[in-house]
Amino acid sequence: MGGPGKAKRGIPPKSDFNSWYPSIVEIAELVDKRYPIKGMDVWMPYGLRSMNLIDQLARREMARTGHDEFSFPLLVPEELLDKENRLVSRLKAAREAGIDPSEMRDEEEPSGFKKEVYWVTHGGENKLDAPMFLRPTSETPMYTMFSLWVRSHADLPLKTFQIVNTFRYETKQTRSFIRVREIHFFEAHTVHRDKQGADEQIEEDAEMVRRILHDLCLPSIVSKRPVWDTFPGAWYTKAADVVMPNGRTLQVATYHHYRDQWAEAFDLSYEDSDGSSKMCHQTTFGMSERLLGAVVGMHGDDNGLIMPPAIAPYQVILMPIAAHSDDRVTTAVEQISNQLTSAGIRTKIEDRAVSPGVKHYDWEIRGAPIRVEVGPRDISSGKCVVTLRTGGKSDESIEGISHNIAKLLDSVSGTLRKRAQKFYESLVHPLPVDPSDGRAISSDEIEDGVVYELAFDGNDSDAEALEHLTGLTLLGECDEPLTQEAPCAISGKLTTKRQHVARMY
RNA sequence: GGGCCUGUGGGUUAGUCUGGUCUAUGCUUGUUGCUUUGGGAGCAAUAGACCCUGGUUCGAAUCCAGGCAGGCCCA
Repeated sequence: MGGPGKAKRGIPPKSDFNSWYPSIVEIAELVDKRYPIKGMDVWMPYGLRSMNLIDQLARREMARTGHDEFSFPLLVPEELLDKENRLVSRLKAAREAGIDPSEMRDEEEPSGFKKEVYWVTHGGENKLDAPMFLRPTSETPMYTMFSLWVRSHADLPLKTFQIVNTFRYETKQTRSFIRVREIHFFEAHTVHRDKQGADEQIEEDAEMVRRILHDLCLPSIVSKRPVWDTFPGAWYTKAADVVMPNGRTLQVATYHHYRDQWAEAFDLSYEDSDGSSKMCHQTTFGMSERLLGAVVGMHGDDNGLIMPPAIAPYQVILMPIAAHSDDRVTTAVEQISNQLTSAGIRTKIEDRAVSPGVKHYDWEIRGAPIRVEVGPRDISSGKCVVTLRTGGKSDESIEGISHNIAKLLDSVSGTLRKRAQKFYESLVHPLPVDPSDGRAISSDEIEDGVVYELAFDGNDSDAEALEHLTGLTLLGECDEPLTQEAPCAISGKLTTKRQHVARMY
């Protein structure tokens, strides 16, 4: 029953993104959301495989750039949070007052961190004298140890990372992968002799983000966050944002330059070659399962997910056809599977006792890039039927198939990149401005579901005016400047600073 | 932070307003058997639910209160 246009398993159309997204993550068996804690989903095997492959991309980059993997404890004693809070409020106060942090005195200003963490207050039935919390991120535990490990310039640079779960007590609405309470977190932390070392690290981080997003076939906006949106304690923060189909931006990677601001709070100093004691400079680089959320949102369609080959749990689904009526089918399928597997292609033989149509639909929903049918007719002709998830079907010769499949996987990646780029361009528009002076005009022209690009070179109050006018949030100064000067949308002064305003997740 | 809404088998849904053959409906899914395999096959049998606690009542899925869980909107 029903033609190819029929709704599959109740998947809403992707044009209704706010319904499509939560449905597809469950229907495609990435997660099961029925676990009775908000924001804590069960990772299903298919979703987890995909996430593990994303982690492998991160590990590949870490290995390439000489970072070592660690694993730090989940619990942090309260006193360390106090240390961090003092630092954060001191920097915050300094920023607000516009004066140098070293001239600030410590104050009892709670910075709100405590509200966002889960607390461990009891051991068995005993109330703990020293309460502990679940890490929301690992600066505090890591830097505590770094200060023990780093003694001389020979210990530097120290380049570390870990992939662990972190916890945040979210009160806002949660969404699978996008806003969760138990976060699958990648964090790299580095320690350097001086600012230059940290500067270079930031460049390296940027390059790693580019490479990973290329593998995931995701275009992004990389920008320097405005001061008020900078990570607590950081000198500055840069972030990569992916634009989701509903026009909201999703921050998928961040890297922070700390300069030596954290080093003071954690007594992170070293003895330099000239015998003097110096403060370390630090950076961090973070990513999470939001990468998977971005992949789901960007590439999926009305029929389900489309997995980029780099992170597809199964790049090829091999479907035996009519195996019961012809013994040669099973043998041929196994041979093809071995051939593909030894060529490094992730292959799954789909031999469930269901009709071929069901198999096609199921793997379409889960977004396997390539499906291969092998039946008696193919074996006789030495060919098989290859279907691409991005569209198109062809006969390929079984002989030397792995070479052709590898090429087809590349073409799927290429198609996804092209589509994603087009999609991105359709979602990012120039901000409507008055043609006479280039300044932003009234908010009547602001459309829902659009990211606006503009020239902006203003101070905090200009930014506030801009956000108020548009009802959107400023992402920050984009890494790619405008090719020619344009008047700032608020202040009117000429600038090449390219910025974006959007609704952010 | 403020406001609104909703909880019925694994999923979805009827019933709730107006309490009473509700012994809770349909679809889907699961299981078993027969059958079937180049884009969602068919037949038969079978399994499975009123979020929790308390209250009102002769009687509660239905009304009330609280809890828990989930969703939505606004700052």
